Amino acid sequence: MNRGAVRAPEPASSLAAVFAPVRSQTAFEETVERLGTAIKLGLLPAGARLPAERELCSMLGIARSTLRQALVALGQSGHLHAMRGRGGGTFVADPAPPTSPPSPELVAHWREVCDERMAIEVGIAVLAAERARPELLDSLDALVVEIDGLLHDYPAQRQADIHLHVGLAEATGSARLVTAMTETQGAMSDLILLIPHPPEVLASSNQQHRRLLDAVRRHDEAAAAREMAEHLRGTEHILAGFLPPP
Amino acid sequence: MNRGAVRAPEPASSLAAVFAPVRSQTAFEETVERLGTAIKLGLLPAGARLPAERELCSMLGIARSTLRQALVALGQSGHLHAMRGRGGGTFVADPAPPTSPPSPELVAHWREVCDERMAIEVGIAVLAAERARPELLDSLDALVVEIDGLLHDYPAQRQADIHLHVGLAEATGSARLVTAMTETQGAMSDLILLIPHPPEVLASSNQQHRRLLDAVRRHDEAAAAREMAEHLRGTEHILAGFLPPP
DNA sequence: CACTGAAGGCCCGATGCCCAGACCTTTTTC
DNA sequence: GAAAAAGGTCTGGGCATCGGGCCTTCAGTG
Repeated sequence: MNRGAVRAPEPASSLAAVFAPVRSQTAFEETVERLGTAIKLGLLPAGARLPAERELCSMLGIARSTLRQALVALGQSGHLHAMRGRGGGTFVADPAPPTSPPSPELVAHWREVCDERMAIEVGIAVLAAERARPELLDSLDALVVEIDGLLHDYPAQRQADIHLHVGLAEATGSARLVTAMTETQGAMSDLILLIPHPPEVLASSNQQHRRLLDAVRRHDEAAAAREMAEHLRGTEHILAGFLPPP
Repeated sequence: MNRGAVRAPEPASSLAAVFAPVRSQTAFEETVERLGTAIKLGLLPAGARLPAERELCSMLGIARSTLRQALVALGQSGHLHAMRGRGGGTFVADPAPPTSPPSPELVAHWREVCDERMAIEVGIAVLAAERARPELLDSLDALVVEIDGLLHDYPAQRQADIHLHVGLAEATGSARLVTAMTETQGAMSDLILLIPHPPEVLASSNQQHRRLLDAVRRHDEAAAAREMAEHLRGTEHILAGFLPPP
């Protein structure tokens, strides 16, 4: 009988990926993460009303009691509040609760998070350059103009920035990429809160947005990839100054 | 009280991503998927021996009984077989079991799968161009030469192709990207089995590998992104001829 | 003013996944 | 023949989740 590693052994790293711990998130955790991220990113704006619990739980494919656990958790952390009775519902807190500091393990692995974001965003830029429709790009251009007017209102500026990036993801037409984007943006924005954002930096970052959208409009994949990479590297360099080295 | 959507409403699509069903895979399912994919991709080559159950379950962070469910399932599908007694263990089946046809829903969403692969692989190409080390690139070059010699042995060629792409992912130094790669490659390879691969196509695909590695070696991100995008689009065009339109 | 409908709040039993561990059986090696 | 190393089996319990049913609150309506 044929025993042991009869073929060329794999490099240790790829097997490490195979045998890495399986992290099975519970439905409850995943729901808290999803809704919490959407709120923090402003996809669910302050004051917005969520679908009714009975409706939402069927949308999410979970039992109502599980959904309620998540809603209660987000209520206790101050992100949601509920109103009973007819015309009531669950609403996104307005104003938003004070932001909590990022978890230590997120800070410890910040480079990995940045890498993942780099990969996904660059990929999205290329796909968007292949197929973005002009009318969608027009609305993204409008966002760039809006950001220029918000250089001194950082929270609002950050929201618009996120909408711009998510909008580009939507331009690819792939729901899974939009989900991947929101996930990585959620992790990133906790980190981004840690660093200062002087108006000059924001302005130059927005110039990069302009060049990126230009490249996308020209269907120039290579330029779109380069602009996006440069844009994200800007944030990375600033983070590197404020966070521990790997 | 402040009710309803008081801010600008979101586009329907991004909220669809927020309220999409949560898919909480069980630990058992995730384990079957992980190991099954690693076997199908050849990361665990035929005849290879897995770590002992007691060791493997602690690596994966699951109970031994749960791991055994997965091993039994993979045994019944013919991918693994176990040998008892000292010096025994769990081995990858050699020869490999007959390949099963891809699931209908995978075929139905094949475009989304391709999009996700495109995004991740292009992102990896850019990151690799930024930081790949020459000695690793040398080993990838060797793989390209090897593939040129395997144009008439499709299964072996496919294995080497996968190793090349995974190797590039490893060059980024990000474990999460390697995992993302193996996941999407797992889905893709079920699709790729459906289509013919004449040697001329394989040869030209390998020329694209050459150009891609050249670009990476030159640290030319934009070219790497373009070459990778073109490379993957080749497969997509062939798939489009054999699979239903979206 | 009472009624009704729509919404959140609460509770309970059933189910199934998963864990932790003890113990058994087989096989090789010393 | 004993020890060691591996897979195979069993059990009990914890806990997340489901699936409902029922209660409470409150705006609107007749």
